[in-house]
Amino acid sequence: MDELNDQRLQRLEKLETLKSHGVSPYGLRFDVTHTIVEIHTLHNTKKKEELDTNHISCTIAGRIVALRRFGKAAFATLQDGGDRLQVYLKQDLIGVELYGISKEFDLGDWIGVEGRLFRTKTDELTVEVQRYTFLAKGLRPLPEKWHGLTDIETRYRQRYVDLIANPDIHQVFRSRSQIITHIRTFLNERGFLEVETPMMQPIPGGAAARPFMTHHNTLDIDLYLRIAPELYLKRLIVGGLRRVFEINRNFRNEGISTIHNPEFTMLEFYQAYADYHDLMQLTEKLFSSLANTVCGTTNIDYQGQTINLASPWRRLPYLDAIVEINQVDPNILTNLDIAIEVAHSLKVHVEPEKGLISVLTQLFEATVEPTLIQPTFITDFPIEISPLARRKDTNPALTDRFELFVGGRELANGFSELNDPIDQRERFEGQVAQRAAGDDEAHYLDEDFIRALEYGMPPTAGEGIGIDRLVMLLTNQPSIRDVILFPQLRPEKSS
RNA sequence: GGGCCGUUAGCUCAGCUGGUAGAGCAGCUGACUCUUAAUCAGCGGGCCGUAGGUUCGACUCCUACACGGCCCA
Repeated sequence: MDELNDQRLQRLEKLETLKSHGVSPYGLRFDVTHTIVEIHTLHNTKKKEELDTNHISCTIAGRIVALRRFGKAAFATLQDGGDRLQVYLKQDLIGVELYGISKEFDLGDWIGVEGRLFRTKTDELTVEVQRYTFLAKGLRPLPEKWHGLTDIETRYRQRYVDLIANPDIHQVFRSRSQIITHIRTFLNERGFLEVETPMMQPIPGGAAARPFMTHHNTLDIDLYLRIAPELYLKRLIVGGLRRVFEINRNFRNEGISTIHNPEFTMLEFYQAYADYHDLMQLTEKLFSSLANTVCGTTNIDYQGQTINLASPWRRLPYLDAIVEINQVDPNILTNLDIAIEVAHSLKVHVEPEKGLISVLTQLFEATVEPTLIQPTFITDFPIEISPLARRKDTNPALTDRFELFVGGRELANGFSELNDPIDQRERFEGQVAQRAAGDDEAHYLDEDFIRALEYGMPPTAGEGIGIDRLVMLLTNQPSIRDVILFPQLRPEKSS
C-alpha cells in the first residue's frame, strides 16, 4: 500500500463530509444525453445568440480536470474519453445547498451534470449547470495540469493515469482499433474467414523463437504459449477452408526493446491457390488503404522521415541486397572466408562457426535492414532460414519468400507455402539437427503437421504482419510500448 | 549480458567545489458570481530509490543492489 500522503488524507475527509450530508460519493447508473465529443460535433458551430434563443439542454458526465472558483460561482472542465467541455456552476442557479456541496469537488472527481448550453464572454461553449451529481470521488491527486505526466515508467505502469493526464494518447489507441477493424473488413471482403487456433500448443511451431512454457495439471502435460499460429492455420487449408486469417497474440520468451514486447499481436492469413507475388500485391493494397484511412494520405511522416506507402514498392532479392547496399564483392555469397573478411571490414559482429548463411544473415540485419526506409520487399530468402517456405523452381537453394521492411524494420513476412510433405520432413529434420547442435530457436518437428500435409495441401501463400509495429508506423510512435496499453515491465516491488 | 544516463514533495523540475532541502503547479485557510496556466493574502507538505562506506558532517563523493530509459551484443 501507498503511504497516506496529506492530499489523500484530505480527500478521505471530504468523502466523510459528503456522506454526512447524505451525498453518496459513488453514484449508481447515470443517463447521459450526450458524450462530450457529441456535444462538440453537434453544437460547436452554434453562435452565442442561437444558443441563447434556442435552449439546448443536455446531461453529460466526466472527470473534473480543471477547477476555477470565484466565491459564489465556479468553472470546471470535464473530461470524457479524452475530450473536454467546460461547465459553469452558479449559486443563484443551483441553490446554496447544492453549491455548498460543490466545495468538496477535487480534481479527478467524476460528476454528472444537467444544464443548458451557452457561450461565455470569451465565446467558449459551456454547460450552465442546473443539477449535478457525484459519480465517483477521486482519492488521489492528478498529475500537474501543465506538464501532465511525463515519467515514462509511471505512464506505462499506471496507464490509467497516463490516459487521464495525456488525453492525446487516446488517439493512438483509437487508431490502433481502427487499424484492426480495417484489416478485418479488408480480409472479410476478400473471402477470408476469421478463425481462432490454439494459444497453448504441445509443440511450439511456425517461427524461430524461444517459447514460454506452462503446465496443464489435469492432463499433466507441458504446453507452450504459441510463438506463431502458422502450422494450425495451414492445417485448416488442408481441411479446405481456402482463405483464413487470425489476429491474436504471440508470445516469445526473448529480449524487450523498442520493437519487442514478449506478447505481441500478429495477423496471419493464408490464401489457397495463390503465391507470394499475390500476397505482395495484397499487402501493398492493404497498407495504402490503411494509410489513407488512418492518416488520410499514403505519404506519411514517421519520426521525421517521409515514407511513401503508395504502390508499387521496390522488390529486391535478399542476396543481391547485401551485395548492392554494401557495394561489396559478390563472392561473399558463396565464400565464407570472403564473407567474414567483408563483415570485419564493415565492423559487423558475426559468428563464423555458424556458417556462411549465418554470417550473411548477420550482415543483412546490420547493414541492409536499417537502410530500408521506404517500403521494400526483400525476396528469395535462403532455404536454411526458411524451413516452411516453398523452394524456388529456378534455384532450389532459395525460397519463394519475401519480408517487408518499412522505416528500417521488418513489418511482414510471407511466402508460398511448402506443401510437399517429404521436403517438409527433411527441413524439419535439419532444424532438429540444429537444435541438437545448440540452436534453441530452431524449429521442432511436428509429426501431426506432416501428417496433415500428407493429406494434401493445395498451393497456398501465407503471410504474417506485426500489428504493433504497423500501428507504430501509422501513429508515428517511437516505441512499441507506446502502442501497447500495458507493456511488459518488471514488477514494482520485490516483496 | 555490456555501456551510458536517470531516480529529490501528489506532478514537473532546481539544488554549485560536501555545511540545517527549494520553486512552480496541485493541496489547505480566507477574499472574489464569465474564468480558462484565473487572481490576491496566508499556511502546511520530504526515508533526497534501497543498503553499506568515506567524512566532524553526505541529496552531493565511493561501492553494491533495485527500477526505468537509450545504445550495443
